[in-house]
Amino acid sequence: MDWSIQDIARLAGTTSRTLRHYGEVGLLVPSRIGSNGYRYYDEQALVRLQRVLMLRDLGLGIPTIAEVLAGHRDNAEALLAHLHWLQQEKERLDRQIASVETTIQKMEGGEQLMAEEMLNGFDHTEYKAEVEQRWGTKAYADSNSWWSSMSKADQVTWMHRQKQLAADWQAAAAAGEDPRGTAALALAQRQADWLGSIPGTPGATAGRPTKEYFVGLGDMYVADERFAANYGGVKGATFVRDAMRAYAESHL
Amino acid sequence: MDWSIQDIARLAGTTSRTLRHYGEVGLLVPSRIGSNGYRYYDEQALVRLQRVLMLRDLGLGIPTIAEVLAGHRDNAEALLAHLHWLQQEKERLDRQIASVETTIQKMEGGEQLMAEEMLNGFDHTEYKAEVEQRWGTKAYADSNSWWSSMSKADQVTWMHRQKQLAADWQAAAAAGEDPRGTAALALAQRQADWLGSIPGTPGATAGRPTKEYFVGLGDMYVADERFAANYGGVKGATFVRDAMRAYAESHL
DNA sequence: GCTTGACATTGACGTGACGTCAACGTTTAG
DNA sequence: CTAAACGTTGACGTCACGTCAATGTCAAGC
Repeated sequence: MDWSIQDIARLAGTTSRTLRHYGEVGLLVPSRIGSNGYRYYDEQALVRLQRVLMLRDLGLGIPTIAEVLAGHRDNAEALLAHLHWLQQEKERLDRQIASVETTIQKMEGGEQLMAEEMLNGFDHTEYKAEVEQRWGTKAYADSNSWWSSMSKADQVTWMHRQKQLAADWQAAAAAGEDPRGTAALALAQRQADWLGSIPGTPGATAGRPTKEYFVGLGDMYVADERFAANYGGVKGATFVRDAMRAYAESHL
Repeated sequence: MDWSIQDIARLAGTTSRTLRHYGEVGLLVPSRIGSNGYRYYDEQALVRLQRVLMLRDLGLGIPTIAEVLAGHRDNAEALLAHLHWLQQEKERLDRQIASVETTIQKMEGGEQLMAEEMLNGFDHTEYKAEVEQRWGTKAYADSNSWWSSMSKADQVTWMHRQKQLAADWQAAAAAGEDPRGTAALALAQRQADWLGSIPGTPGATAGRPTKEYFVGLGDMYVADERFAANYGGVKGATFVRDAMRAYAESHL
């Protein structure tokens, strides 16, 4: 008693293509092949097929199914291993779902600009890559975790201080102040205080940035237009850099 | 200011292969290509790459990422659709986990064994390989063909006898019986009768197993946790072994 | 015997996002 | 000058089939 490929496919609730595939990979070969090349399957094959489909529904892959059916592997063991993998996958999904949800929330809150452009990317925390390249991964991580751990309100307050400082810099530059004058020096002092309060800043443990870091930062403000933009373009940034350098020479 | 392919790869935390792939599919083309064919990327490309990786981490596919970045698709909409898909996947996983868990439970509880594993492989017929290795291919073949030739109803009846015997063993062990006591001896007698009625068992022609086989079987019950499980774990199996050994000494 | 429709075959491509050689040219540091 | 490091293109592999394409076979009705 045997059936054609379509017959068992329907009997077992699968497709003929799947059966051919199982034949190819040796998971379930036809019990007989006609002279015309047709595949025929008997009841043994049907039973095996049903087991295969059961295991497949449990999510096992073809190699695992083959092992289990061959008895080379304990059923319970295989299923436990598979269960473990399933649970890990679920955890991964949970994390991803959480990520996507918070991302959507941020966007819907209308604070997208706030959150994305301003809060999460200002000044030296804006460009993870550069910061890491210049001062190492740890510096970025420290600074980033510090920032992330702040409340939104604190972040906004902080942003205001930074914006105010940048505005004062611009004003001083526009007024034609002397980068080595007392006004500029005061601004540089504020800048140093500001930086020194950020964990991750080289020298932050001492409350103020290291001389090298401070000078290098000033150079970067000029060299990189994205940073320069914060201080009114290259011209403003140049003023800031010079002032910072002067301050560093005398106070760091 | 531009970087080589390895540079941005490291900066952004990905691989050069991925960047080439993004170039191929048009998701992120190099900002410049040298006369030597080298790919170079500038800051714009870096920013775009960082966005791509962000969206990728959220689980979006390349086509979706491309659409979002091209602005042809609303970010929130895309993320919501993706979220929906993620949740469906999670549900699917949950169902599969539940399936696998119940399957394992059934197997452990011995219920499913009735339908699938028990009828086709219980006790010493369950592990073809071991049986063949220990007592020869013929022993297995005999026992197996005998089992296969039984009607399903007879198999079920047989299974009940075996299950009952196993349960009685467990009860006796749990009750703290003496493995050399009369109760244990009676159980061992039933066990011997049971084995003796199975063709293929060494000594079966005499209606009872050989002493060596009987003792060896008891040892195996303890040594192999898969068999021990039939008698309530190693502790129960140890009781069974001791009782079988005592019986073998005096009656075989 | 012929047509028709259902069913069969093998072969090959597509899927998703890259990993991983292979074979070979280019840049850079010592 | 050489070796190491880095670059290129091209192509195959992944996983379990779905989906054509081109073609042969069977059963039934005329």
